[in-house]
Amino acid sequence: MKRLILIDGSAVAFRSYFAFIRNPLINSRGENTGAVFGFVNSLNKIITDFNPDYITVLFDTPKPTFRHERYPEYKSTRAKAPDELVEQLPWIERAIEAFRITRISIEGLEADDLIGTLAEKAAAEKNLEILIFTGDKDFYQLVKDNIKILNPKDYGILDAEGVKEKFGVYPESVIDVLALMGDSSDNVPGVPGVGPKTAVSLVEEFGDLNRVLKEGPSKKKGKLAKSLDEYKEQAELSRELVTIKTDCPVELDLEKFSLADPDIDSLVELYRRLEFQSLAEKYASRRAETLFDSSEKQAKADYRQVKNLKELDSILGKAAKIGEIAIDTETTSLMPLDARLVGISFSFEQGKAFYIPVGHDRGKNLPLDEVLKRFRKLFTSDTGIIGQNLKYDRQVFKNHGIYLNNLFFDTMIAAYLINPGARTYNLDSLALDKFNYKKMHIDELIGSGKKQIGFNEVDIERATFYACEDADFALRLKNEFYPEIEKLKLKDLFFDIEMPLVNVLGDMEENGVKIDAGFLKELSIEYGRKLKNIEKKIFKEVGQEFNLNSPKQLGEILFDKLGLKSTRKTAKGGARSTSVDVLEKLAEIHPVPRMVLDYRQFAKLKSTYIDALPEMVNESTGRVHTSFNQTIAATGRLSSTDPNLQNIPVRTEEGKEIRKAFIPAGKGYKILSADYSQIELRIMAHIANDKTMIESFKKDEDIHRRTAAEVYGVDIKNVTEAQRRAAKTANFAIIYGVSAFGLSQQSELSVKESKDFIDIYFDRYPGIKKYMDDTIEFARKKGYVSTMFGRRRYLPDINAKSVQARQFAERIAINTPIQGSAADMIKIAMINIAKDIAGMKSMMILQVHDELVFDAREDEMDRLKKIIKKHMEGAVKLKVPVKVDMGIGDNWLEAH
DNA sequence: TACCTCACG
DNA sequence: ACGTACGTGAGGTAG
Repeated sequence: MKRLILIDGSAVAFRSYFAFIRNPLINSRGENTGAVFGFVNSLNKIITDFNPDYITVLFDTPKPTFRHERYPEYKSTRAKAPDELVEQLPWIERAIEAFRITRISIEGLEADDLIGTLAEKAAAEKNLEILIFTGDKDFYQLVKDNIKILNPKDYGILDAEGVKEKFGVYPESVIDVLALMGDSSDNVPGVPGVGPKTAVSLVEEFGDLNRVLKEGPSKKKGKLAKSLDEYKEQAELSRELVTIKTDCPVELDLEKFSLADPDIDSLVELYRRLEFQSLAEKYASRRAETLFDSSEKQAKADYRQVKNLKELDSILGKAAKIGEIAIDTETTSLMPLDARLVGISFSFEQGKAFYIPVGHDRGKNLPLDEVLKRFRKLFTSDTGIIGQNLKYDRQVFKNHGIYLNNLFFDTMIAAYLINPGARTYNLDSLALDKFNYKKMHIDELIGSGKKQIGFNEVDIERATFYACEDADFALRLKNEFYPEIEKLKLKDLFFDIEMPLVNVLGDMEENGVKIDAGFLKELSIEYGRKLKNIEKKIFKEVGQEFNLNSPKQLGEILFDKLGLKSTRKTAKGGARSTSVDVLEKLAEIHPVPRMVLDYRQFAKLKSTYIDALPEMVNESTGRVHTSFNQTIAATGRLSSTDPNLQNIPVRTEEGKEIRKAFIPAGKGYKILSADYSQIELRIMAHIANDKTMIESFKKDEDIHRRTAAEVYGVDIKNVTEAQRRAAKTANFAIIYGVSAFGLSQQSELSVKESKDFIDIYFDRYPGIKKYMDDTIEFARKKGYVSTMFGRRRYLPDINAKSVQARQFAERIAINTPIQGSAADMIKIAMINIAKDIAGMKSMMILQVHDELVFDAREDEMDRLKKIIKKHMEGAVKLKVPVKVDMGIGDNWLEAH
């Protein structure tokens, strides 16, 4: 017995859309995708669970049908399909096409009638079972021996007995029952006062509709009898409307309906476009051979272990001739400072890669010294090195005394520049994304969690495949990304800024920073005591103990027990917020919130910094080595992790104490801090080309004071402190993409005052206003914004329907060129400084967005200061002067 | 793991 | 009517 499945496509689309109405599925471009997602999932389930031999999808068309002609009110009560659904229909069409499923719709005919016709025609065939995928009870009328309903709700199959059980009558009586009861969703009138129960009992009693209408009025009593008499014609009309046609001009072409293998490429392309990652992954191949097209010579990937030094010499000789080589290192640790080589893989021809085991516990390793000797030669030649996250491999080789100076192409950074908004840039995701290739996962080799083993414990053979894949795909990705980098005009940014920066950041991480652990220990005791005291006071005041670190419990105490009024909900969970601004307000009327604020401050400082930092000191260097991440921030900024040294406290007296723990390397050293003054405002003045702001910077005025003078219309000498404060906040607000509400929240101004302030601000700085309008306009047209150095950021929501989403995108559009250009600028400075201090003992150790921190030798101080000033101020020529402040001290606090 | 809160520029 | 400043990372609780 073969099986044909007929799908009511319009109904499935509707169902899928409404399934996501509460939690819409929206991709990064702001597109609603729930209906498509639901639709393809339904198709997948139908195909895998019900294994049809033939399948087709039928759709309604918007044109009126014979039912409308017969009865103009037909379906007139139905709301028109929401735009969000209509927009998805073309995608659903494409999905069906990719599934290689025939899709049928005929103007003037409903999907119901097409299905009815095909079902009846198919029912005449021998050995064919027909399943109709629909939730519409109208179709029950079609059910017979070999026609059944497949219910989308539970994927149950309904036969004639099932119809009887569910609907009360057998299929042959379904039309009569429907005619009597009507259908409110299609606006089929039926007989007033007759619902499903009465309709079924009438048909059971009299046999069919004709007899119900003929005998009902006399045999039944009261209202019902009257209704049956009065609405006889309406019932007969309803019968016509609910009867599914089985004689439409549509051909049953089983050959066309034969289930085919889906067009995987199109399907995956569609899934990727709509961002259905899990669906896309299902089809990802595991086999490298699928990547070769027929023109390539080899049949499959050639991943080989290098067996001896002679072989290595000959292979590396080839690499040297080609001039570019992709490499990857396998090591004993993810921490670069502790990592020792276990193996090296490399590739200089797509699909071909080699692995050199040097530190495996079992099997035949090549002698490390001899291998390194050969790589030292290669790496100090001008052979360009390609790899994924080269900062790491560079460090590993450095641990073995080899310096990788010609870092040519980091695939992770390239991917980041091409789209800085992506979630991750790990090699596995990139391979999946670009080649639809599922790499071997590291867990398959070393396990995960408690059972994890070191890479040195892995069998060489399995390690070979894994490591070669990495090198191979680094090379493939480079070939993929290089033209894209060129096309997007990112070459200079990539080759002149980001790639050279890898070396600088690598050195900074290796340098690390010295921490005075003893000092922090004392501070921990002191702050711990303070915490205990505050805690005791709070518990006494409240009359009970609770966990002060739990916002939930704190909320209950403040708002329920103490009866304070909740003013704001939290962002996601909708709980009552207990954040600083809420507690600040409450502190005006109750003593406890102030104590909580104090507690919070000390608790944060203690747990995040005072107690955590000493734990991060590396045993062998005695210093703290952060990671500077180059591919995280969408604006181009760096980020710092493990530990984050870019958010060390400085704004409060209690917090500042912590900076005293950041100390120079030793005797003869000082901490030197150099930071850009108002760099973002200067860049904004430059980009916006605003005359007034540029003039002010040229005169070296206090820019906030100047802003206050302009807005309040007073002489700069007469600006009050309050006026300056307001102006300062406003200047930041502008950089962030101003809103009157936002400014009022942040400042002492009311919303109205904020609005006025902003209006006058734009009036006084017309260039700034124009910059904002132009930038948003540019983003709307192009879909992205860029920095002074061409770094791009895409803004999928810039034309979104949702006001909230769109306005957010607009603020990003305004902020990113400013924040991003500042990031570009300090990166340039870092590269140039690093070059000039290369031979010196002083070290660059930290970057905090607009500040560079150095471990500075006192005997190099003058020279160092000159180098820093020259390169920071001279990194980029702006229409305003660039100003750098420098300070020196025995710790980071003093250096400010 | 998600959420809340808060540290920095 | 609605939610509201840009960019990050980390520690704590609670499920």
